[in-house]
Amino acid sequence: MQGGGSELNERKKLILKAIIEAHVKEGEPVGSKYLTQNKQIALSSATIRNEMAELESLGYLEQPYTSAGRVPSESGYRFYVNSLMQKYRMSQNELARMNALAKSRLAEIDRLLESATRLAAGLTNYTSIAIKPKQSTGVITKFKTVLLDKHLFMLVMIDGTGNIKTRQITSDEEISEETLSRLEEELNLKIANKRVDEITVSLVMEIERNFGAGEGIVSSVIKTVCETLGEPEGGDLKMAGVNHLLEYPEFSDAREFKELLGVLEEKRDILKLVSDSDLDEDGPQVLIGSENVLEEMKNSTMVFQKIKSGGKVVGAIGIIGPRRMDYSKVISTVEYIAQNISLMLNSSLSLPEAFGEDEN
Amino acid sequence: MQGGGSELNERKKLILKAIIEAHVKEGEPVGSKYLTQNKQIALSSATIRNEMAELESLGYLEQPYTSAGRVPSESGYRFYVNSLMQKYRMSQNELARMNALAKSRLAEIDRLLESATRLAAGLTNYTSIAIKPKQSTGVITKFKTVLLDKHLFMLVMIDGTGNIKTRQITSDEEISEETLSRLEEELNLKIANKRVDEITVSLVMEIERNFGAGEGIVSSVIKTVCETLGEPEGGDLKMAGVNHLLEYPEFSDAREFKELLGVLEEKRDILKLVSDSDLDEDGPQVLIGSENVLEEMKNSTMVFQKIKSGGKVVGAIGIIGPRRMDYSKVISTVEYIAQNISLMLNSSLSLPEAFGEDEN
DNA sequence: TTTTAGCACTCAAGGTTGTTGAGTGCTAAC
DNA sequence: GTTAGCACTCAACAACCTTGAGTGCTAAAA
Repeated sequence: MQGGGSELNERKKLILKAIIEAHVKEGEPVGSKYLTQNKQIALSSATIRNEMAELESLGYLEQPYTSAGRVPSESGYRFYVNSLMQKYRMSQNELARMNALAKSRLAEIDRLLESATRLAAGLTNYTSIAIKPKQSTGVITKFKTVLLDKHLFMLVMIDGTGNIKTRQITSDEEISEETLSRLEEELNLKIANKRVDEITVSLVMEIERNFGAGEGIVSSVIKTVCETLGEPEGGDLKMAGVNHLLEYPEFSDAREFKELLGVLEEKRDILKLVSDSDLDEDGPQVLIGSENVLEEMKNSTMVFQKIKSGGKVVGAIGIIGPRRMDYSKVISTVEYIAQNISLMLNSSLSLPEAFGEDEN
Repeated sequence: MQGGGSELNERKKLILKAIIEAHVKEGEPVGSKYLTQNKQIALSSATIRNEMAELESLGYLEQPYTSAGRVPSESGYRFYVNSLMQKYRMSQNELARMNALAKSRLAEIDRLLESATRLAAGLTNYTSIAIKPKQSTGVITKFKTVLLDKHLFMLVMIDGTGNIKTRQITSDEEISEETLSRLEEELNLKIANKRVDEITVSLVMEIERNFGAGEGIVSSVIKTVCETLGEPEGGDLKMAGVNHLLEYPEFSDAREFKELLGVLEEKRDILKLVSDSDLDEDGPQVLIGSENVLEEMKNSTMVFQKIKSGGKVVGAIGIIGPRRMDYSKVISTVEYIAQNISLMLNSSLSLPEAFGEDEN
């Protein structure tokens, strides 16, 4: 609400920071007396109370009810994240686990993201998501085919961003290597680099004419291509560590948890949330409580960072947890993992020796 | 634990059936008085009490505490499933939704299973899982390669059961079409149809020697192949509708739910559970409570059915819910979906015209 | 002017107690 | 074999009290 919080003097900042960190740790409203234990704050409880009252009127703290302790408000967390928080220092153990991911040398973004989610969930004890957005180019630049069986072949589609999709297609007629390579050629000639709305019926008919026999295959293939191009909200979302959330009392209310889980399963909304976010922002992004547009997430925080490869956003990795979250640790973890993945992707295309020369 | 329950007379069966159905519907222990409302049972509450007492001593019913109503025991449910239950009749609406799946014409088992899980979860209001077991042959019968980029190619592996796996492999050296097809040839010659323990170092060295330049690629490829062959518990598990479970009071205890969720996320145990089950059993299989070996599932029921294609088990689809479950509906749904998928898979290999000749 | 001690006040949490009502088992009559 | 009647049990609920952490305010100390 209010500006950057520069109106706060050092003492208020110290107290606010202490309150937030205590609350994150204990999970309960923190009172003035509790803070007097903090060696950094050499004040009586009464003085602290006065400061807390002011912090509350400034909107950084809230009181669940008269004469309970104080709890950080959304703006409190926001101010903390923006100005007060110190970077979390990874432990040796944590760094080791991260490096194991880097050494795995997974080239495929999907499998890489899957490993990354598990890692993120394991390290932070929150739920982690990995997102692969719909490829944005909207065209397929190259087709490849692989004959798998007399009646089955695989269509490999590569788009401008290097995204690769495979689909298997069956045919009731027998397919020969020769037919298939003619089909491949035809596709690369006529369909490659076309947007879905440029694939007209007459174009398809032309291919079918050129192709002669087996129009059945052509129409199956075209249908598959169009489906792939136009996949409604494309993208893919993987999750890990959903069960971690149940450790936090915030989610002990089954109804609320169910709603959040519903959103996570639905995938669509989360994908939108992430892809709507600031495209140019390179670092970790933090959506606290109602900063998430989704009603169901108003009591949760989402921290995520986009993963870029060759200048394009190819994915994102994030953490979802209660508003009361160990921001310092989570943000560092997400940032570190995302950066590493970006690095791996970029280097695996051109200079894979950047990683440990030995596996295992 | 006693035998098939043939010692029960008709009246006991009627009462047991009524109790189970009432309990499934209401979710609460059912008392003798409640049952007198049932027109089929024209008895006084006292008589019903006597019968209930006998059913309890036979092990089919349980009393949560003195003078609450009765609740079906595990054997009670088991007897119900084996002998009392009538088949659920699908509504028009439900049949329509099933048919939509059949019309989607998804050839790939993965995508088909994913759609099927969502459907099953939606129809039953429980959590649904789809399982693709580790391919059992343990060998790859055919390799294919597709060049995707100067430094990137795709390795397609087909195993005996028609299972197809793709992996992308990068190389720091440039790859030509020609090198790649030589690699493919070499793989099909030397590695195809070999078990993972038959791929010896000397064999690999031989390939590298034959292959001349670019040994880097060979070793990456072999590593990938071995990984694929030896994937610890292979298999894949998809879930849908996890949030449905939270609607049932059985899962309002967060701790217990967390454990179940943990098992579901772990995947490994569930895969084992299903693959350990009776291989020859073609119909739906029902594991009630502690019939599941997993401790975490002792309060849940799992209903699943294997999906066969060409005589082999290629997957399974199942439902997980509380022990108090609408068995009739769930079993029918699982059975129907599994049968349909089997049908689709078998027909799409040979006679795809079995399905509606028109899409949409 | 700032800080602190003291005090009255508030209110959630948790314990105790009593009431209610659904349900049972047993017995005696039908 | 079935039923009505009755005494008994026990979870669920509500009413009540106690406790204690925490507050705001005021007046005195620094």
